[in-house]
Amino acid sequence: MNLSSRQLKAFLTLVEERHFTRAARRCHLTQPAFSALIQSLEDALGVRLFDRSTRRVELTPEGRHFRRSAPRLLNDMEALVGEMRELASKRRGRVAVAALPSLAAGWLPRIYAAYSAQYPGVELSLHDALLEPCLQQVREGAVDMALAAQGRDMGGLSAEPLCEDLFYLVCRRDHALATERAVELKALRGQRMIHLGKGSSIRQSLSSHAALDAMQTALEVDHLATVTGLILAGLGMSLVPGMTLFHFRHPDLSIVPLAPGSEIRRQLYLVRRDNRGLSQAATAFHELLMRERDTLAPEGKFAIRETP
Amino acid sequence: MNLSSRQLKAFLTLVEERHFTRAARRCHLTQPAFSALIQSLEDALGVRLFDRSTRRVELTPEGRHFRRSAPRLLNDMEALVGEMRELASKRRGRVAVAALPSLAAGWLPRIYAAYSAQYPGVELSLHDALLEPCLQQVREGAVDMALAAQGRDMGGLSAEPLCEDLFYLVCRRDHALATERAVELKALRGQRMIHLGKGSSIRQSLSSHAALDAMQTALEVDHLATVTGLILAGLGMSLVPGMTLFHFRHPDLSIVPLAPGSEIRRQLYLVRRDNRGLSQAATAFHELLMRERDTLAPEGKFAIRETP
DNA sequence: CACACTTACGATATTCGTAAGGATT
DNA sequence: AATCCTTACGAATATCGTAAGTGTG
Repeated sequence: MNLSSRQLKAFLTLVEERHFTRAARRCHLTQPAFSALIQSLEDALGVRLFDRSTRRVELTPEGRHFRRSAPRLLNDMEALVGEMRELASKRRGRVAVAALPSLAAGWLPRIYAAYSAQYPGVELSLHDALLEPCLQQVREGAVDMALAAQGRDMGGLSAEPLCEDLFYLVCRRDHALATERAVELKALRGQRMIHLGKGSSIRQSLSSHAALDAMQTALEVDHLATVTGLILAGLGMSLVPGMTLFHFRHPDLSIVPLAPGSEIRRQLYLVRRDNRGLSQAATAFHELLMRERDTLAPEGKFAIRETP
Repeated sequence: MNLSSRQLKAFLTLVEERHFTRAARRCHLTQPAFSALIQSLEDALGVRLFDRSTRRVELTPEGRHFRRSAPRLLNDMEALVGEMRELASKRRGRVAVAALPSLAAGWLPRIYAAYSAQYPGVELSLHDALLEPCLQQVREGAVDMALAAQGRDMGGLSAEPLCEDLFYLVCRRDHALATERAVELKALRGQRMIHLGKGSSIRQSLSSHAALDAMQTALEVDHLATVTGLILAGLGMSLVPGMTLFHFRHPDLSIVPLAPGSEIRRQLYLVRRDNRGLSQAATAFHELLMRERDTLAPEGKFAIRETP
């Protein structure tokens, strides 16, 4: 047994036309070929659907019964094919991304804007979250990919390098270091540092640096915006990734690069589930991401440019 | 664009098995042929539905979307084909017949019983009505056929002879004619006759007989059962078709044939709409009817046998 | 006799199965 | 090395279009 959309369409065309030759034309077939198509349908169903003499073409009682269901069925088929084609052409679809707050706020919005312009029908969603929740969402399949650092357990995940993010010193303009062109890490000895809490991936990147031990951790907070306020209040200084610098553009703050040889960097990745394909829409997003990744914090310049 | 039930079935089988070779077996195909079938579906939709490596076969995101709709679609298709096949095999269907009251009460029930035994799934309906309503229902398509006499206007209808129905004299046992082997029409001169009303086809058959003018129409009623009562009450006698004789089987009534040369007969027909095919179920009914038509009142014997 | 559906038939396109190829574990 | 999907290719099948046949008004 087999039933095809062509047969249904031929049937319904013939019902409308009540005329094989005309219906055949509408189906882009010669009349005998069309005749055979109708016959194949009748054979498949085991019933004659049309009573035809050379002068009249009419539905049989069984044909009338078939006609009650056929239009809905054909419509369902065509709707489904249409939907799939829309997915294929990325005229519709859904891409869900998780990203660290720094990326979510700084670089990603530009990517989202570019993607939306090209594929206006695709639904985008963005989950800004700390490192582990980001990775967890990838594992659960709640998002197609995450833009994050590496986590403790990367089992079942694959990470594709996205960019390196250099750390900068942020201090108050009236601080002694504020006017330096670049600072050595050892110059930070004994300085009062303001850091993010342990859940933060920024803090995790810093933790691996031995040089940090020499500094004094004055305060631990959870949000970068708070860090700004604390520095301005004269409570200390902070080391933050280039990507977050737009938080610190303030007349009373200075941003000072770390001297060559003293760089601290964190590696950011695009994290996906192992062995799991992306949807068409997500693939296009991924490609855009990779194409644009050079615009992402080459020496933090992008981040600075971002807030003109 | 084309989409077939085979493709859908193959898709769903592969979703279940997650294994081309096994799925192919279940579809009675070799594995490469099955592979090609899946590819033809993917081509039709314009999207890859499965991510396949040699070790794993998994749905793509688009495949998962397709899978949400595919089962219902396939089910609808198979249900429709199944329904049509049931109609074809007469395991289901509907036959609607209109018949004159005499046929509806006497002969048809036996036919209905035989048909029901053979096609228990087919719904039967019987409309007993006078001649014109019978024909009207055929015209309207409310019934597949009617068992009736010819009407005044038979336009758009085709009548197939069913049987001849001889008229009999019914009188009270104590009447002078009651003991005759057969009566001449002229013997009825001046007798008080009880007839059916003008809507009745029996009356219409009689009306065409000149001999009737010589008789005295004592009473006109609408139901044969009433005729019985009137005759028993000694109010007259009646001429009725053989097919209705079962109404008159009564110890105090006599049924007397009309003498050769004096016969009155009415012709009964199977009436259908012109140029309109019958459903499979109705065709089977029609065939049964024609096969059994010889059991219908050959000289009225059936009607008499009917009430043993 | 003209129109319209079916049948006949050769050509083309699809689909099938067998066998070989290539990738993954 | 074993498994399993894909590709290759000749054969069987289906489908198409042209042309002839048939029936109806």
